[in-house]
Amino acid sequence: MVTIKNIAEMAKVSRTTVSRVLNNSGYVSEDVRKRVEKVIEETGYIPSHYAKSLRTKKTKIVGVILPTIQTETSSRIVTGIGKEISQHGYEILLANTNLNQEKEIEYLELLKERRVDGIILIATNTEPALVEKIKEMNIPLVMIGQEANGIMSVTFDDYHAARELTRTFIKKGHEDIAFIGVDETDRAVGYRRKKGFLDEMAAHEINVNEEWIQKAIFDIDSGYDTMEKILSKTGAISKRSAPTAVIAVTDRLAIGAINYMKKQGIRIPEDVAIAGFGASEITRYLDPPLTTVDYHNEKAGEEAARQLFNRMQAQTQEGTEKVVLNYRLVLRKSL
Amino acid sequence: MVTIKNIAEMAKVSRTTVSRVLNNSGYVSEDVRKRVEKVIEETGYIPSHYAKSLRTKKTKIVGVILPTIQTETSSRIVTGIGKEISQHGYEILLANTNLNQEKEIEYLELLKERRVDGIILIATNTEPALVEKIKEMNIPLVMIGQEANGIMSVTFDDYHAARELTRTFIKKGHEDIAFIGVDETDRAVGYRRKKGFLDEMAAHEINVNEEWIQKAIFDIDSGYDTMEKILSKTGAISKRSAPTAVIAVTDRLAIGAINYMKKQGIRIPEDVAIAGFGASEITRYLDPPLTTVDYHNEKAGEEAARQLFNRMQAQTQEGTEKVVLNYRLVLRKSL
DNA sequence: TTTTAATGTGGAATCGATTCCACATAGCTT
DNA sequence: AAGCTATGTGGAATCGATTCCACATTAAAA
Repeated sequence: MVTIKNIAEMAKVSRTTVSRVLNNSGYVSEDVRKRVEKVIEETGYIPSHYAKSLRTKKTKIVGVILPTIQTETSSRIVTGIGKEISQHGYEILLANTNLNQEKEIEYLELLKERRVDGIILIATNTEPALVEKIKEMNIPLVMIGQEANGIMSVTFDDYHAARELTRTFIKKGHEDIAFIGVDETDRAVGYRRKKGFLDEMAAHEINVNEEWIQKAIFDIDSGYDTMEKILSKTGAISKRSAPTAVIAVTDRLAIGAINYMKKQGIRIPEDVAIAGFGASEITRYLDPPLTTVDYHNEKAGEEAARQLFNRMQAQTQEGTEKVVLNYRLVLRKSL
Repeated sequence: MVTIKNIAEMAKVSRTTVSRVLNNSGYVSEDVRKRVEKVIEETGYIPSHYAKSLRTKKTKIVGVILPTIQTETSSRIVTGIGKEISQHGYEILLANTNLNQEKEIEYLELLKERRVDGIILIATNTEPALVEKIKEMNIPLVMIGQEANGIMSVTFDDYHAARELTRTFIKKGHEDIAFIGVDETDRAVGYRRKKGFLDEMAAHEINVNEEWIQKAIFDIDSGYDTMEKILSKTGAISKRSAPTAVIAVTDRLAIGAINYMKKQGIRIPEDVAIAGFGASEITRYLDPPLTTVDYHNEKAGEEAARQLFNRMQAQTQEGTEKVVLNYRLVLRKSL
């Protein structure tokens, strides 16, 4: 591999001068510049970025830790991050935990070893061990999707989205609303969306049937199973024996639920209305099209990258910006 | 940031010795090892990977160039690559072209600048300029999804998959089959899948209606529009005025086509049978579930990584392994 | 007891860039 | 003519690791 030294010798100048033409800095006469450029051209020389990093202490790499890339949310966020950082000559080093929570901490260390200039963490939890680790890392880091004390974050307004969505159901006359949630260790998806739902119901003084509030895991089949479970609970509390509406905390859960209901001959939205969260592409094309909440994931990625750059440039590491992105209700025929 | 020099001083040994305990190489007495480890522990020292790279000439990074990460195909492949390479202590540097073909070449240079040990290219085309560039790069590279002379590749057996799928339609009694393809500069998806279809039709001596062979772009709406176009061509050649079956080269195109047909009151599969390619998750849950071709994308990513490692270890850069992965027909109710 | 081998440690060069200085030359001001 | 300033170039240190080699010491073999 040809190095700056080779170029210097071939062009009969010093490495200093080659570096100058490379970086367009300092004084270089037109003659010399031409000569050096010619040699670079001929040899196809490409300077080593990490040798440069060693000197400049900047890798121009942002580490991205994510639970899986196989969801639209993640891939949109990554796209957003990529768009923003590539404008600054940065690249993404990918750290995919494949839903293995312990790996989050492992990858933090690994990214430190790689000396990334900053980290964006698409978070699924806010376990104390993780939060602790982040704080002692001393590398600019922005968390997406979850928030924690003393950590910069870009989050979605899950609480208000859930409230507004619930309100919309209520306005359409629904009172017997079932809820398919997920584990509350996921503060954003599990806890806040549920709290939004419950608070809005309470604000309208509507009793909720506890048996219709179920917990699923993050996949379509689980939505199917959970819907079956809900419909098996004949309404001991409610006057009706079945809900007239269902809110699922993700689109996939909603899709699973719809599938179960269709199989049972339940019509949507005539018999049961339903909505999800996430605005995944397919929701537009379902039959009926699914009402959902769009979180502008790509923007979230961009915004996180912007926040990260702010922090990276800041002399101080103090202060923790937290931005909460707004959402958009996408009302479709399923409601 | 604490360096190996600091550790050496604090532990009152040389950098050489610290390096030895770090890499578990050479002789180090138990006393000294303990002392050094203690200092490392106390300071939280993490060696700089790129300083190491400078010396060892190995970055332990694989660059992945892809057209978009927002398809299941890409994200599955990336997952597969990640699984395989992380076992060897490698990481992924992501280069997302966002469907901008020119950026493929740009990114090749950028990855060279980053001195990645190898590159995996999820390819959409085999333009001469690209192929040329790859060859002059002199970095181990494996292409996924497309193949070209002199370049290592992992491809899907698009041709035979298309033939077998077509055969299945024919066996079910279909002769008037429409085909929704894409541009043939995409050799794999555009050209081979179409050729497989045509050859199988020819093998059964079935005439194809040229007007029912249409070209779309890669999204759901395009599938919708193209289906509309096909159905607007009343059969001047065929004895029927409409096809009894449709093969779409991607699941998304199939979904779009289904949506159009449903809107027209066409029943699937009673009036028109349909199939796609890709086995995207949602196809299982569509109504009716969609017949499709599963290409084991994650395995493809793993295999590409394995091929890449073989090449990276090989002393020679000669020979170009090409592996063709097999496929699996997923027969569902839409056919 | 002398050789030889195994064990243990450090000095210094090296990887490929950047950057601080020192120094040289030329053209302008006073 | 002397002093400045702008321009142009290179030497050498530096970034943080690895690794070759030299050199001790100790233990085992002859």
